[in-house]
Order: sequence, then structure tokens, then C-alpha cells
Amino acid sequence: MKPAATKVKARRVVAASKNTALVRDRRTQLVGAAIEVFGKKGFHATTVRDIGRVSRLTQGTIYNYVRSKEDILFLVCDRIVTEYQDSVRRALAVEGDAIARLRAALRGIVGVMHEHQDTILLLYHESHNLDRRSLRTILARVHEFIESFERLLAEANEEKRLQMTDVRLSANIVTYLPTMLALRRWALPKDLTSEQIINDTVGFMLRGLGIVDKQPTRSFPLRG
Amino acid sequence: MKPAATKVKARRVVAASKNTALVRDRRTQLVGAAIEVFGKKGFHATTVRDIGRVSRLTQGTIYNYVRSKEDILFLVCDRIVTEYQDSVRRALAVEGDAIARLRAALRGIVGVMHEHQDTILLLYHESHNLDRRSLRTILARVHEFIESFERLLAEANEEKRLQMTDVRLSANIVTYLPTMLALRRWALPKDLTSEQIINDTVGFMLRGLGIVDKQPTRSFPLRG
Amino acid sequence: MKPAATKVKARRVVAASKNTALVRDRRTQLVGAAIEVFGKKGFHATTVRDIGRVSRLTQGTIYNYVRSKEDILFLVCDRIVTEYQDSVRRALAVEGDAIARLRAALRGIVGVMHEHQDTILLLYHESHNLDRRSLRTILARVHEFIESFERLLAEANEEKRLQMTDVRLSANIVTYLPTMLALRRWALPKDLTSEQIINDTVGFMLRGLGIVDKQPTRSFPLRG
Amino acid sequence: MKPAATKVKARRVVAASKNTALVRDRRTQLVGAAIEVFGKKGFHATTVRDIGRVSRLTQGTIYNYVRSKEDILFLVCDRIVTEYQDSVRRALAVEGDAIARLRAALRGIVGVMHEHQDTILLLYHESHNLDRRSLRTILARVHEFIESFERLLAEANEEKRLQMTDVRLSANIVTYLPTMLALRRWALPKDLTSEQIINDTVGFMLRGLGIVDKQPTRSFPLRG
DNA sequence: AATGAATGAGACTTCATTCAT
DNA sequence: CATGAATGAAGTCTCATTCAT
Repeated sequence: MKPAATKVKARRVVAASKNTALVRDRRTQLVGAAIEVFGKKGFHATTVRDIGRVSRLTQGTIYNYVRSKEDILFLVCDRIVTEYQDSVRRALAVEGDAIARLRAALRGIVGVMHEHQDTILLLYHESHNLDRRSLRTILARVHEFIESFERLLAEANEEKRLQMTDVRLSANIVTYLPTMLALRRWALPKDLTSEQIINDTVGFMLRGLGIVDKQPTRSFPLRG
Repeated sequence: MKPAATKVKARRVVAASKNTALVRDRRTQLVGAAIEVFGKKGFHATTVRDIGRVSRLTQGTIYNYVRSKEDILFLVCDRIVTEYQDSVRRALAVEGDAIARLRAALRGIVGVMHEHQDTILLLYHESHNLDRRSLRTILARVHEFIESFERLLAEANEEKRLQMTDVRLSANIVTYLPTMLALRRWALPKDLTSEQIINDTVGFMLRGLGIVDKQPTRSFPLRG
Repeated sequence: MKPAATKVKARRVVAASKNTALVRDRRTQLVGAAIEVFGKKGFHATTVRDIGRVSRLTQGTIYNYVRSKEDILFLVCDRIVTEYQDSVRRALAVEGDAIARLRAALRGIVGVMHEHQDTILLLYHESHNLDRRSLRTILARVHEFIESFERLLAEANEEKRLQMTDVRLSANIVTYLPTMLALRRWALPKDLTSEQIINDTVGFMLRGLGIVDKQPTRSFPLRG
Repeated sequence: MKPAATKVKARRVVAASKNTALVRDRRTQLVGAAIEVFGKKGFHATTVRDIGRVSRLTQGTIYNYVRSKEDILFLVCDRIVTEYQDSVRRALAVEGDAIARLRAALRGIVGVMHEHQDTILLLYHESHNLDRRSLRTILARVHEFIESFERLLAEANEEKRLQMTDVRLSANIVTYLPTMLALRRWALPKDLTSEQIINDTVGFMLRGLGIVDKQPTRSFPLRG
């Protein structure tokens, strides 16, 4: 497994103000507001004024804590990835054998993706508006997180030969597929509960990894 | 399965010119150029001039065949979805029992997604810049195509009880997961050939659907 | 009285075509259509295409008979003034003593102004979009026509001392006031018939000129 | 007489800035400049840059105080009508019997029209470039002002039977005719002083209303 | 540190006019 | 003579960013 060698010199957002506590607070305000409006109107359609209106900061003030509108987008993406990572990390912190931990982790990530639908959507819609450097920083964070799954899968594979070929590819699959809950929201079956969708998606992934799902499967629903 | 009731009043792009052949030609020029530049710089960073430069049409001329920059984006999305649909349709046109056709279809869709990486990326990045009406038209097209998988899955399930729960959800999964090849391009293992990535992804999906992959699986590669 | 010394070198509209009969016909088409659309949308809001649509001439064809959009406006103003002049000339062609002729003329001009409301409005709204030269040509035509009233007033004054001071000023007044029927259309009393409005306006002018109106005046209507 | 029922929901021009004093000042600048350039080149031929140049405001700044170029035209018309109304109101504020007041008012309005020639011209030339709503607001203002004459005429008529038929029509006449001084500027006799033109026009109106002008009339000037 | 007015580059779009067919 | 596609200049308006207060 590749080590943290991929370490990218992290992009920094510089502030005019030196008061770090204040900077942190104001940026929190800013990012919260930005997530709200970016989510509604998209990055480009949103004006700095819009963000100011919602965050209750005036334009001039905003530029005390950020150097450009794109900085805000970066902070937004950063916050989203961080929250997402934290949630998943909590989900990964389960005791037990590797297989059990993997099971929990998959369930965890799907659940998180379901909860954070809106921000995930935002991330996928707008992150490519970042400049190369910023984007790379964000992607590196995501990478770390894919790698944590890569490690988990490797361990599980040690423990019990899985029907899995490449761990990195598998890690990508199990971290990517759950985003479907956000990006395909409009097409998912309306007659299933979130719980059912989550369960079935997890089941699919387990089988895909070659782990037999011992839980009784729901009977096949007749549709249409 | 929902019938054609979902039919959305399709959005139309109107042209100033009445000469349909010419309109078709010019739009082809236009869309080709737009795909190129949108792909590089994104929709918003691209100016109508940019498109004109690449398509060798002057600004004024462009507006003879399209009424707004957003019209161009719509035509771009439309073309992408159409080509994608056609490719998949070809892949679905295989003789044999339902399971065999499903196998072929999965392989087909993953292959197509791999080939059309750039445009799929473009579609996912920029389609949300469309207005509601246009977006709905595009999504309706995607929906049709998810439904064709839904039908295929239902047939396969008739033939041989699959370990599958909801066909619609499954159809979403197998049509969504392949987009990973485009959207996760940057994170996929560099040491695998495209062929391997495609095979493994298909394998994962087959297992996920409860179909045992009888092909000898590649031996597990030791990584890192 | 100033003679035709005011003669302005008349502005000419040149055509690409040499076939004078055709030129005349096409221009007639053109002007008719232009009056219609200019009247509705104004000169600037009207495109050459609009005129083409209504006149059933294509853009290219239009430019065979005219050299610019402004040429069309000139032709329009010219036609309006001409028709107006002709109508008034007919009204002036009455037998009798000067006072009788004046009476008839006043009635005539008010009537004409009432009939030609729309075009008069157009003339007053758009003529100042003409270039200096064109405008002067049009105004010269109007001038001629003011002068014809000037002559008439002078004759009437010879015949019977009027309570009139300056004939030119008076001529301006009696040729200007009737335009009120077009320009104040929106403010005129809705409960009077056109006939009444015309009569009263003529009566006002006659008294203004010091000619006693022998016709029985309508009784004073109690209002509001 | 129509009561205040005519009250039109007044069109408002909204500003980005909240500082009302500043908004007022900047708009004053803006309107002054606009009157100047619109007067010279007309509304359509004038660019926002032109207005900026004269008002010493940059384009961006202008749009802080106004939302469109048409807003500026509205403000211009509004200012013109207001000034005009104020001037006339002052002229109407004369002590004495109704006839005396009417006399003063007529003289006043003609004088004002003479003074404000340029802006009146502008008003008549460009006001129809306003959208329906704005135009109605402006016309409503003019209406009020016609009505004030209507009232005055009614009073005068009570006092001493005038040879006047419909007060509303008469009010229109006496408020319309004076605009001749602006719109017929080019045709008015050059050999009369403004004073003479004003006097004669007032005389004409008084006679038209059936009020005998007791002032000795200038002797008839021999012309041409 | 906060404010919000000012700036000006730049985008989209329209449309009169030209010209090859 | 008719057509209508092509042209490109020019205009309005937006908005990220700066800066004096």
C-alpha cells in the first residue's frame, strides 16, 4: 500500500486579520452561509453579497478573512470533506475482527453519505471550480480516506480470503458507490425507506467483496 | 416498472434559421467545439468567443443557431447522453439467455463509461448549470436508460433467482457505479490496465447481484 | 410672407434598383409595414427583420430599395406628412370668402388630425431620430403647410379685421393645436363624441382668432 | 371632475445603496447629466458611458443608484414633470377672483413652457421609450396637473359664464397649446420677442375661452 | 476590525448591414 | 432581383475586489 508519500503541500487560506480565534469564528460563519447558498444557487450564480447577506458579514469584512471568493469555495470543500471524514472515522472505530469492522465501516459510510447528501452533492458539483492546487489538496484528503478503506480491506483479506482482486480498486468502489445516494437521489425508488436503501446498498457491496451476507434478505418486491 | 408516463415535454432549442440541414451541421460544429472547451475550462469560464474560436463560427453566427449560451450547454448534454445511450443500447443487443445478456450489458456499460470518460465527467460537472426544465429533460433521458436495465434485471431474476432485492435500486447501482471510472480517474490504481479495471468492476457488480462469476479470478496482487 | 426661399435641397433616398416602378411599389410595401411596426414598438425597438416580416420582404431585398433603416424612417415620415398635406389641401379647396374658407380649413385640419391620430403620433415620437438633413427636409414640408395657413389667415384678415396679432404665430397655433387630438388622446374627455371634440376645438380656435362663432354653442355640460 | 381615484400605484426606482441622502445626491447628478445628453443625442443614441462621463460617475457606480438605463429615463421624466408642476403651481398661487387667477395661470404656464423648452422637448421626444408602467406614472402626474386647470376653469365659469363648452377639453387645450413654444420652436416667428410670443399666445387662449382681452392689442404687424 | 461605495474589466447578446449564391 | 447566412461592432449590466472612512 502506498504510504503517505502522496502528501501534497496543503493549500492555505491566508487572512488579513491576525486574531486566530476571530478568524476561525468568522470563517465558520462564512462557510456555513456559503454552503447554504452554494447549495441553492451554485457557486457561480452566488455573489459575494449573497454570502454576506446570509452570514451577516459585509463584503469588506469577508475579505478580511479570505482573499477571494474561490477561497470560500475551498473552505467549503474543506469543511465538507472534514466532516465527512470525521463521520466515517467514527464509523470505522469499531472493535472486533477485520470482517466485522469492514461490515460496520460499509454500513457507516453509506449512512454518512445518506445523511450528508446535500453537502456531498455540493462537493461533486462545485469542487471542479477550484484551481488545480486547491483541488489537489481536497482530493488528497479524499485519497487519505480511500486509503483507510484500503487498509481495512487488506486486513479483512488477510483474515479470510475474499473474492476480491485489487484492494485499491475495491476501496474506490466501496467509497464511491455510496455517493449514489446523493447523486442519484432523483432516480432512487421512492417506495423504499432510507433504511432499506441503505441496507440493500451495503448488502450489494458485501457480496461484491465476496462476503456472504448472512442476514435474511428481504423477499423480492414485485414492482410495476 | 413505470411506463412511458414519465414522458417529459422535451425542451427544444430554437434556431433563427429554417434550413434544418444547415442548423444540424452548425450545431454539430458548435457542440463539438463546446465539448472541447467546456471540458478544459468548465462552462462558466468558457466564453462564447472561445466556442466561436474553436468551432470557427463568429459570435453572431452562433446566435443564429442557438439562443443562449445555456442552449449550447443543453445541446452538449443532450449529445453526450445520446451517444452514451446509443453505445449502451448496442451493448445490450446481445442474443442469449437473460443472464448472458446481463453479463454482456454490464461489461458493455463499464466499457462505454471508460471510453467516454471525458464527456461523462463534463456531464456530471456541468449539467447542474442547466435550468430546471432542461435538466429535467436530460435526467428523463438518463431515467429511460436506467429503466432499460431495470427490465433486464427483472428478466434475469425471473430466470434464476438472484440475490437481489429491489430491481430499481439495483439498476441504479449498476448504472451508477461505472461512472466511477470517470469521476475517480485520479484515484484508480495506476498499475492495472484498463482491461483489468473493467473486468474487476464488472466482477464486483455480478457478485453484488448474486451471480457467481465462473471465470477464473485473477490471483490477488500484492500491493505496496 | 416669405416665399419658397426656404427651399431646402431635398433629401433623396437612393435605391440599388433602377426599375423605378418596382422601386415605388416595394417602397410602398415597406413604408406601410414600417408604419405598422414603428407605431407598435417604436423605431428603435423595431428590427429590420420585423419590417421584413410584415412587408413580406427579406432583409436583403429591403436593402435593394433603401440604404439604411433610417432611410425607411425618412420614407415613413415623408409619407405621413404627404398624406397629411394632401388631406388638408383638400380641406382648403373650398369656395367662398376668406372667412368661410378659414372656417372650413380649421374644421378640415382638426378632422384630419383626428383621422390620422396614429401616424401623427408616430411622426411626433420618432421624427427626431432622423439625421439633421432628413429632419430638415421633413420640417420644410411642414413649414410649407404652415405657410398655406399663414396666407389664408392674411386674406381673412384683409377681409375683416381679426383680433389677431401675428399671422405666422397664429398659423402655428392653428396648425399645432389640432395635434392635441393625437398627443393628448389619453387625457381627452371620454364622454364626448369625436364630433363634439372636433367642434369645440374648432370653436376655440375661431374665437381665439377673433371670429365670432355664430353657431349655437352646446350648453355647458355639468361634470363630475 | 375625477377625484383622486386616478391614483396610480407609483413606479419606484430601487437603489442598491440604503443611504438615502447619498442616493438622492447621486441621482441628482445622474439626472442632470442625463438631461444634458439625452437632450443632445436622444435616449437611444446615448450610452450609459456617456451619462457616466458627464455625471462623473463610473458605470458601475451608476448601477448602484439605478437598475437600468430605463430607470434613468424615468427619473429624468419624473424630474422634468416635477419641476414643471412646481413652476406652474407657483404661477397658480395668485390672489384674486377666478378670472384674474385664470389669467395669471395662463400667463404662468406659457411662461414656464417657454423657460423649460429643452426639457419639455425631451419629455415629448423620449417619454414613450418608457415601459407602460412608468409611462402611466408620468402621465398620471400630468393628468393631475391638467385637473388643476380643470378646477380653475370651472370656478371661472361659475363666476362669469364663459364661452366654453367642456371644461376638461378646455383644460387640455390650455395646457397643451403652450407646449407649442417648445415643439414648434423651429417654426415660430423669429422677429417677435419671446415676450410678444407669450403675450399673443395667452391672448389667443383667453379669447378662445371667451374672455375678452381688455389689454390694448398690439397693432397688426405687416409681414413679408 | 468593519463598512459599503466605487471601480472597471468583461460577459452575453442584438442587430444593421453585407455579400455569395 | 431575391435570399438569408454571416459578420462584428457596440451596448447594457454584473460582480469580485479595493479602499477611504
